Amino acid sequence: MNYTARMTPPHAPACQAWQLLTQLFFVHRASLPSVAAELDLSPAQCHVLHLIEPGRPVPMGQLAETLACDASNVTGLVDRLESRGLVCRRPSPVDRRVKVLDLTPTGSRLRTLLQDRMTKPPAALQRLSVRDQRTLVRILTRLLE
Amino acid sequence: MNYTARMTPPHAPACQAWQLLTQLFFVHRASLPSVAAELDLSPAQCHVLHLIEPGRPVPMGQLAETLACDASNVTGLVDRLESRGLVCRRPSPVDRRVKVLDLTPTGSRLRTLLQDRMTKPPAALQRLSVRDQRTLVRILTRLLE
DNA sequence: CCCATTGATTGATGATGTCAACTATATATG
DNA sequence: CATATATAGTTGACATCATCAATCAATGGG
Repeated sequence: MNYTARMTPPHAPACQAWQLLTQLFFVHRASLPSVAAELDLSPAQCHVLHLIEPGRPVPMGQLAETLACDASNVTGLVDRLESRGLVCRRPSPVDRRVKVLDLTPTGSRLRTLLQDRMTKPPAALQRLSVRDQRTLVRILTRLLE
Repeated sequence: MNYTARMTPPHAPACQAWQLLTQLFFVHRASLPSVAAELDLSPAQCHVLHLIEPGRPVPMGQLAETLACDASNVTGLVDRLESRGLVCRRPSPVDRRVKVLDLTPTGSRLRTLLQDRMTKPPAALQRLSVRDQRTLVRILTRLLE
């Protein structure tokens, strides 16, 4: 075995951990459509709603970047959300080319509902010991910061 | 404060942990399209490929259930994957109504590539101590079993 | 003042996803 | 056995998601 210091050994715990997270990701991905449907949203719309915090307007371009999708796609997504009265476009005072998005009161309420549904922990998680739950929180916090 | 035994206190570590996992989920979700594009796949096709282990044929109906989508959607997805020679439909010997899916050698190779890309841990994960990585593996394993 | 760049939109096109209707097979019931 | 009911997959119609190329307006540097 000839690993250099910069190579990650194939079975390093980091790889294994990420593999498990990927597993979890696919499970979560499959559950999003039904959660979304209950709120009359599509998965993509949920993602947009998730990314706009009420009172913190987001430029459309930034949204496209975060979603890693084409700007024209954002136009369509926002068109539909706006026609349902969930978000509103406002011209940026700083740069008249950009439009910033904010949630309407209705959109804000729907976002809260969405967050509630999505952050309700699944049974498997609640079966873990509280000690393990706390440890998980600690590690994930460090991972996301 | 009036919690009954069946209610989860809003700040229970389980909730917090799931909230963090949801955060991670959205990040991961946004990165899937680019990973997929490199392999000339769509996110949905990645999900299908992920769910078919080589040599373990899966009935189409079961796939629809796991993906939590309509059966007709699976028809379309498999049509395109089959036309690219990645999967094959075979009639089930047990029940002539069902068709089982298996990966072709090409599909199997592509799946391996996909797994490799997706399980390459991000930098943030590798910055964790090995001790934390191991702990994460232990907890996630228990979570997924 | 030109001109290259940037932010958003439009139109064309293909993929994803749902629903209702249909075909073929399987199974239950009289 | 015969009929009825249920199930697995496909098809066609339709809305949404997503990309690309082209366009328009605003910005900012020579």
